[in-house]
Amino acid sequence: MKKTETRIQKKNQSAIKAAGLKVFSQFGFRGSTLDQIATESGLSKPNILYYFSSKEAIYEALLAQLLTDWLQPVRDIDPEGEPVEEILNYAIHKMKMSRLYPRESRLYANEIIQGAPRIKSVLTCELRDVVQSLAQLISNWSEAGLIRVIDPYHLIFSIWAMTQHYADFDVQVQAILGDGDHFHDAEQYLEDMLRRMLTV
Amino acid sequence: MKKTETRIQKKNQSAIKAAGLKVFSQFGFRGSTLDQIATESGLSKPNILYYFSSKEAIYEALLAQLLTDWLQPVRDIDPEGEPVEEILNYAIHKMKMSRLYPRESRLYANEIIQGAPRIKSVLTCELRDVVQSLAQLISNWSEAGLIRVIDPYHLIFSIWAMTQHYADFDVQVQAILGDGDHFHDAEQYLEDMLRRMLTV
DNA sequence: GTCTATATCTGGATAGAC
DNA sequence: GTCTATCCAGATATAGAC
Repeated sequence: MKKTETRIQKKNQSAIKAAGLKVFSQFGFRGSTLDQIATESGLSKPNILYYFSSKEAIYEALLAQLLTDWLQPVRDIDPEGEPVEEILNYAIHKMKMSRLYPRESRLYANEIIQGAPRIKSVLTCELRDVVQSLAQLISNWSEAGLIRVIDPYHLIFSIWAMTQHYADFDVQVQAILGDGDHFHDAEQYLEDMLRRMLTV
Repeated sequence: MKKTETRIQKKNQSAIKAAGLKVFSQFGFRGSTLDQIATESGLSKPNILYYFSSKEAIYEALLAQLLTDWLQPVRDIDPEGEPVEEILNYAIHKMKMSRLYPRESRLYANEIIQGAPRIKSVLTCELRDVVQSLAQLISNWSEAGLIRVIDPYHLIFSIWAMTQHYADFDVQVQAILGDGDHFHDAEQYLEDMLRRMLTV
């Protein structure tokens, strides 16, 4: 029986996190309520607090998961690979994540816009280190003449800004372009842009 | 005496809007409280509700003002001007607005991320029309051979994404680059990028 | 493990004195 | 015009039955 109980636990925890993601990504931490998460997950409010000690615990579990998934693709960039293709692959991967996981993107955006009160330490440690490594790699590629000389940090920011824009500002994009999937065109544009910026 | 009262009114309304901007831009509509706005503005809670009928009224006054300021620079683009310079001027102007009014940018970002419940109609009307006009203008420039052939919508989105990124994701930028004003470098990068994308 | 009921607190808005 | 006091809805979290 223990196995069955564990399966229920996993299932409910997943349901709570899925519901939390949906609600938090739309309203931010303070704007979200346990009632919403309860309704969304199909569980009762006390039952949610049986699995997570508090509203904040759900939120932080989501953020922790998010940051891991967020940083891995940056770490996966191969220093030995072909520079333009490595950067392009990363950018395209990031764009696909925006299409597939727009709520994760919005959850993160909400947290950052509000001053990142819960993950500021992660930003100034892990994120900073990972990005500095990547920036160094890009600089090396520049110096070796493999890509054009370019500010690596603002290059990275431009990739983030453009990819996340289509997830975070989705309603605005749809208001202008009409309903539908505009990620394909966005990806084309981004690829074109990066090739122009990177090729010598 | 009436004149003095009016001056007090203006002063208090301004104080409330300034405080509201500060609070709403950080916590979003639902995450903000009248108490915070009261503390921030130095007025009492009932006194705030003497000047604005509700919390929502403050928020909407801010958004309305914002959208006006937001769209004007797009309208100011001169169809008769030199295309590359016109687009560049717009982009640089937008970047300067991000530096000077980051809270306005974050207020808007919060609203859009949360699905734009209060301004969706404006997005699908005014914003849409203004952007379509600009896109048409850019297409004409492309066809006339004055700039490179480019997707006008995604060009516009890329300008928005990059300029607003430095306001909305300020804490992240500072976590990576360290404290300081990084708008100058960002502007340089953006200008370089646009010249590469636009020149034939 | 899951529910009903509830304690406790906070927030938006109002009443009424000054 | 501005304040104190207060109402009432809604929110987190807990108690305790099942």
